[in-house]
Amino acid sequence: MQKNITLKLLADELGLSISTVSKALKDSYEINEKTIARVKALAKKYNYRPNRMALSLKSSETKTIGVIIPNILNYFFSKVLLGIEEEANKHGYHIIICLSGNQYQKEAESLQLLSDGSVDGFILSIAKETQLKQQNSHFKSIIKQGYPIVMFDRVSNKIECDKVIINDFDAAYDATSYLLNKGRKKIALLSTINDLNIGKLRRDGYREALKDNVNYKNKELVIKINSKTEYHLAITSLFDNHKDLDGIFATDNVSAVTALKIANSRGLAVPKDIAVIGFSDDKISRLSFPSLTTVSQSALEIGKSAVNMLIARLNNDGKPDFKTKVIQTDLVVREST
Amino acid sequence: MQKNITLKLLADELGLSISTVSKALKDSYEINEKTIARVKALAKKYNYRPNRMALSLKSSETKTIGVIIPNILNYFFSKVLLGIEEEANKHGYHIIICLSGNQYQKEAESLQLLSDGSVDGFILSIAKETQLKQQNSHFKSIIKQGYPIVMFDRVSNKIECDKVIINDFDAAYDATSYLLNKGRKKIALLSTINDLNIGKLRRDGYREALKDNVNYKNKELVIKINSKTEYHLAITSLFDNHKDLDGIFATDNVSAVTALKIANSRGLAVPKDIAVIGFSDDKISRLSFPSLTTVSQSALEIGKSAVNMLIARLNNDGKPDFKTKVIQTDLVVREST
DNA sequence: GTGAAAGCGCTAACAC
DNA sequence: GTGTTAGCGCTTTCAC
Repeated sequence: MQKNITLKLLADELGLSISTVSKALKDSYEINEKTIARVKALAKKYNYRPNRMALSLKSSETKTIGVIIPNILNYFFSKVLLGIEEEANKHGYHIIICLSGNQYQKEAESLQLLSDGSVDGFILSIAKETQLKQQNSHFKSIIKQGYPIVMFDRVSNKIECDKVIINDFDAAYDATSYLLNKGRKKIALLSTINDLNIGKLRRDGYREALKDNVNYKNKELVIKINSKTEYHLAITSLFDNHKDLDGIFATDNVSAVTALKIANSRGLAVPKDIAVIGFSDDKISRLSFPSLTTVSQSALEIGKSAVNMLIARLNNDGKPDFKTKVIQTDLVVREST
Repeated sequence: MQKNITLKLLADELGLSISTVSKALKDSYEINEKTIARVKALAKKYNYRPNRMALSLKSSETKTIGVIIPNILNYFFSKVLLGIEEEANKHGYHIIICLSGNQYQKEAESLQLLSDGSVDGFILSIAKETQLKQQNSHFKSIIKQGYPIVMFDRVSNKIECDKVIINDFDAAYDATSYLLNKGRKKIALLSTINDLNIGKLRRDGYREALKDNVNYKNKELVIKINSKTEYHLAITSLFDNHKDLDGIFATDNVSAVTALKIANSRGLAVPKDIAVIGFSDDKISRLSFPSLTTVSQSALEIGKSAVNMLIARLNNDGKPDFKTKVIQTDLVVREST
């Protein structure tokens, strides 16, 4: 029932001073080998490990990373988190996690709460509301306090910090081109993140691909979906209004799969009558009927890169040579195209 | 660029002593009101907040909960985590998260690492490998060190601690009975967690329901699926070998949705020809074609309950009146039944 | 009404 | 080769 084995306890039992014990545990050259052996034996017996709070206080290093993500129920963010956790552990860091719920308020609070010496730095993806409101003073304030930030996926170009992103424009361009090369004549874009920077980039990629294809005669067809309740309705009316629709590119997977469902229930053959491409890593893409072709984001790698950039920054400190790392995406072709 | 605003800094600037400043910030009755006002004004100006490590060291309370979950890509665990995070924040706690990856080794390491004064206690769900190997010394050791543990979902009856579980047996019994009451004549159980305690309970519930139904003539039909690669193969041969199969109850959702896919591709009508019920909260259940009837686990509530039990234990300390809270499940009926 | 001092557990410079 | 001491930032008891 011993909670705290301290150096003092060991020292008392061994009849040594605290500092001798401390040095012995570190194999200091100053200490007699026999003493070292005695100390280590007792430490092992009691499973002694130095109190982390004392260590942190002393060194002003917490070896802890604060991670703030918008939504843990989103598979992409879960997978980035997995990457972060693995890489952080590998380097001896813990992670404290906060969920912003896509709300500015919670995001700002989390930053505020953790900037009391709880963490060495932050890895985060910006909340939707924060991007809509173009808020960024809370980020600037944290950075000014000396906490490094690495942003991933949903980043802001108004903030000077390290970033990890994917090539959203290129990914959308390539996905759309893939449909075009398959001879699709009328391709709609389902955009559920139209207000986010990454949503804009994906939309622009779609547009550019259409423009660059000389054989494509139809106009762009962008369906903006803002609320979860709208998915079914919006896509249903898309199908109703465009009987000649033969391709869909979605900026997320939920709307893509919803499109599949609606196609199925209308007796449309996928991909013969209509081809569908989604966006993001997801379990759904393999389980949908038919399985969904998607743009894969390499979420694990995003997480790992973010950790490595943060740790590099922590060890480097000072020079503000902020970098933006671009992770390549892949088009994973499955049955829906 | 100031990282550390300390009491000392404030004291120096105000020409007061550290202890006076400390007391003033706490509205101590000992301190003159004007002094309090002056101190608070400066503290606010500098956005002073007490260093958490110093606080923790002093009070030996970290206000941090260690959370160890088997797999963050599992929607159920993500949702429990969401519940934990919300409730913990509400009570002023942070959460440090470790992912065991269902491996004993990583689970034990995480416990070991965090039991150096990093957290006040643990919330965890046991790794699959740990349950298979019947390991529990690492839990006992942590508890002996004075760290309270709350286990949820995948718990062990060999460990004395607080627990939050669902009524797995009843849930499976009810789901199976639902199929029976719909007149299903041949119902298979898809079990992907056959070796876990909860898997056994769900299997027993299925068995008991069949036994209790006098009209049911067929034998039980339990398909054990151990590896992710087997899902498709195992379910395909189930369909091949039992042409009269008209009901499926799965202990998870991935196998249930895979069954739906296979039914779809064989031109079987769901639920007319075959009805399917899955298990667990999941995004998939709404997006599958057709949408999947499932046993919902109230993951959020599990998370919240776990936090509240842990905090109660931390404030109570001592008396070992360990409780097991059972969260009720619901059968959420969708299109697949 | 304010300040000095001890101590939480640890490290490290500096005695001896 | 071992011990003393100061100090990380804070709270709190005890003096003045």
